Formats: sequence, C-alpha cells, structure tokens
Amino acid sequence: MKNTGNTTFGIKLDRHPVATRLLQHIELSAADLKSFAAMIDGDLPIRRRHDLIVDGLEYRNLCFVKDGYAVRYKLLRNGKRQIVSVVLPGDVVGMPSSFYERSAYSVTAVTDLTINMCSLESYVRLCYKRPQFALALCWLAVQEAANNAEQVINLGRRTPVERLSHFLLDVHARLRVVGRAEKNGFALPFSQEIMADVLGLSVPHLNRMMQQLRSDKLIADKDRQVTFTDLDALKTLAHYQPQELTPVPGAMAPA
Amino acid sequence: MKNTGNTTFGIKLDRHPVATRLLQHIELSAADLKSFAAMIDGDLPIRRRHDLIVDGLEYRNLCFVKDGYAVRYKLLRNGKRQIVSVVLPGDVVGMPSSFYERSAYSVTAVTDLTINMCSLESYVRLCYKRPQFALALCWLAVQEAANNAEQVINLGRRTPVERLSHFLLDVHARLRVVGRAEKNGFALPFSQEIMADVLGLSVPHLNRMMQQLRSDKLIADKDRQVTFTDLDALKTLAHYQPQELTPVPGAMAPA
DNA sequence: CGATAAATTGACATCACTCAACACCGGTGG
DNA sequence: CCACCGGTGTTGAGTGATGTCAATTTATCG
Repeated sequence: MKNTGNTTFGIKLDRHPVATRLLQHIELSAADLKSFAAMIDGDLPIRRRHDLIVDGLEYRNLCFVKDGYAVRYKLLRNGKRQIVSVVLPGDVVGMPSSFYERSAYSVTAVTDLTINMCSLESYVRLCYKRPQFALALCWLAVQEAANNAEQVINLGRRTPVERLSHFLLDVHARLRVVGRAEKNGFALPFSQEIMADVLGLSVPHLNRMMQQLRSDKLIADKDRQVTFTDLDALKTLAHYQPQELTPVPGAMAPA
Repeated sequence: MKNTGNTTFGIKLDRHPVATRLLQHIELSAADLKSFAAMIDGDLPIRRRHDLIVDGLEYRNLCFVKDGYAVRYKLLRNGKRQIVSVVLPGDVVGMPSSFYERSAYSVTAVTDLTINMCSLESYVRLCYKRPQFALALCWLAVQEAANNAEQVINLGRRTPVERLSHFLLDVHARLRVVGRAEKNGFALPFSQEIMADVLGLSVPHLNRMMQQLRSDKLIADKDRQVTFTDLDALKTLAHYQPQELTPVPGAMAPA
C-alpha cells in the first residue's frame, strides 16, 4: 500500500506544492495526509482574469494553489488598485477572507490556475480530530502575517528601487521553496502594471526602476525571464533577509 | 464553582483583555480556561521604552498583553524606522517572531506594560490536548495578517489624510473591543512621531494632516484625547469598513 | 524652575505622479 | 499576406505633494 499517491477518493498529494510547503515545517504521518487528501476536492481549473474571491461577498473555503498565479487586491473609490500580495503555487487562498463575515478584498487569477478546495468548516472539523492541521494552518497564517508585515516596511520606508528589489527577491525565494525557480533567476509571471500595484508606484515609475536595476547590472531580464547578476548587491540594496520558519513542535507525552 | 476567577495556581483570566478577545469568536469551557490560566505566568511588568523583542534575536514566547501599549518596528540601515503595527491590550506579542528562527523586527513598550507570558512550546503542547487553542491562535494570526493587509493598502494607495483617518478609526475600533474607548473618542496613547512612523510620513507632514482633520471638523483633540466630531465623514474619507470575524465552528460529532 | 520630550511652523528642493504619445508584440480576421 | 487591435512596455514634459532641515513654541516631568 506504499505506492505513489495518497489517492483514496480524494486527490494525490505527492508533488503538490502545498504539501511541499507544509512538510517543510511540520511532520504529517501517512494517515494524516490521507485524511487531508480525502477531504479536499479534485483539481479545479480557474481561467486567467477570473475572480476567486470578490470584495464584499461572503467566502468560506480554503483553496490550495497547485499551479498558476493570482493576486489579492482592493479597488479604492478613486479607481486606484492596491495589490496586497501575490499568490504563488503552494499558497492558500481564502485565508483572511474565510474568517470574516465578508471578504475585505478580491482575489483574481493572473494566469490560468489549478486549485484544490475544501470548505473552511470541513477543515476545522479535521483540526479537531487532528490538531496538527490546526497548527499547520497557524503556521501558514503567521507566514502570511509576516509577509504582509514585510510589505508594510517596504511601502512605508523603502525607496522605489529598494522596494522593487525586495519584491523580486521575495518572489524568487518563495518560488524556490516549491521548486519553481532556478538558483539565480526565475520566470516572472507578473506584468509591470501588477508590480506597480503591488509596490504602490505608477507604471512609468516602476518601469524606470526596472531600467535602473538593469543599468546598474543587478539584474538582466528579457521577456520576463529575470536573472540576478549580482545577488549580493541586490540583497544589500533591498535590505533583504531570508526568513527561516521554525518547525512545529511535535506532539509529546503530556507533561 | 461558578465564582469569579479561574485562579488555580495560574492567573485570573476574568476581565483579561485577551480573554475578552478570544471569547468574541470561540467557545471555551471553564476547563479550557483553567488549563490556559494554569499555563501562563503571572503579571510581568515591562517599563516604558524597554524592548520585549529585539530584531535578529531568537524569541520563543507568547505574551498576552494585559495593559499598556507597544509597537512592532524595524530600523533600516538609513536610520529610518517603520512601525509595522501598534500593540494594544488584548493583543499577542511574539506572533510572527516566535515562529521564526530569528525575529525580523523589534517590539518596544511605548507605555508601561503588563503582560502574561508562556513559552510557544507549552502553548503548542496545550494545542495538541485542546485543539480549540490551536484554532484560537489561528484566528488571532489571521487577524494579524488582515490588519497588516489593511495597512499595506493604507500605505500603498491612500493619501496621507486618508491614512491617518484610517489609523485613528482602526485603533478606536480595536480599543472598543476590549473596553478601552468610548463610543466616539478615545485617549490616543501615541505620539506624533510614532504615528508618523506607522503611516510612513514625516513628523511635520503628519502634524499638518492632524491639523487638516481638525480644521475640517472631523476630529477634535486636546492632550491626546481624540473625539470624532463627524464619524460618518471620517469613515468615508478613510474608506473605513469594519471587519467582522466569524466564530470558530465548534467541535461536532465527526461526520 | 529647569530640563527634556513633544508639537508646531516655514522655506525649499525633489521625487514620483499625471498625462500623454509612441513602440512593440502576438493574435485574429479579412 | 496584411490590417487591425488589445495588451504591454517605454519615453518625455510638467507639476504638485511630501520630505528635509531647521527654528520655535508648548507640554511634561523631575
């Protein structure tokens, strides 16, 4: 019975980027994974430019992103858009939204997307049976909070070039974890308009900052394929510090 | 046995602002509260201007803030400071930090502070025994993530006056939950320097924005006692939308 | 009453936005 | 095969908002 997938009647979890991420910091037994796999739905494709979550509506599911890219964003009255964060394979969509009566922002696919979904309620039920999953969700929520915090620092006190550098390094690191980036480069899945809305800049200014990074020989890029040509200098410029999560302490004999 | 405190050998939880917050969205039995109270330490006073957490060091505790105010912040190489978020009574300190090998930022008391502490490890142990607590922590982490997300929107795409209005409304709402603010006003515990560092502004500019709110008759303030004189207009200006958490689904008979 | 922190004011420079126009590319339909 | 088109990237000129860097007043606390 030790074959490829945790199939049962759910889905295969092997090579699923969410499983990759969870297993970085928590131990899940085969039985754990099996209950998890049994609970979540099969592959659900979402088309580019389609919404997963709409600002103001109720949403009560967790979506585990298997492949593709999305953004969480909010449209303001004046027509401006701020992207709160970008969603990569291995991320969970619905994490702040599902915990509130109404979602405070929208989530849209920026490429075609494949997700696996379950209701928040069924996930919570699993948590009562297997507390590991509640802790795993905690760890994910905390990562989300930390990412957002870093973005607050970015927007509040870093200059536009610094912000951009930080963003590129951050996306790169997150893609690496799920095996979607090479050692010193990656395929950037976002347009300049999207990056401008992430970084609180205008499109023309973002464009100039990209040019500056190129002319300073910190990156090379062609057709959205980014290569870091001076990683150390870029990290210094960005004040970039990699964040290492601690493992979730295992269940022990009660003290 | 339905008397005042959950004393045992721990501390009293009645009227503790963290308990107030938790009980807003999760049901905890008397036995639950008792195990919790037994685990956390007694009142620990922290002096104004003293650090709870230092950027770069390991930290592995959760601090439940009973009284007083603090800020999470990061100092950049150029000497600028960005405050990631303000910490109010009922908040938990150590939530991103304790989950990482090294803390990514510092936390400092801005007034004298009273906290109750426990190690992350002992909290996690409690989670395995009583999954409610893992879910409670999830909910807190998600709130943290959502607050930070709102601040990202603030910094990225709102004008300085809008940012300031939003900040004042947000602090007010959070204080109300723990009974530390009146219906349309509150004692602002932060200096203008702190607010400037929260909002990514210079001190002189923040000062001008305060004046603008006053002259537009949206707030009145004297000696850091803020009164909202036109709450609706202020909310409109700030794009403020109150966020209502959903309750944690209770444990049910397994499906 | 003196000392230190906090709030306020003003002059000035500059960064980053606005609002264009334009270039480029791939696809699509005539 | 070519014309058109939407999406994307790039460039330029002009300007206003916001930071910098003081100086000064006002509060706060021994």
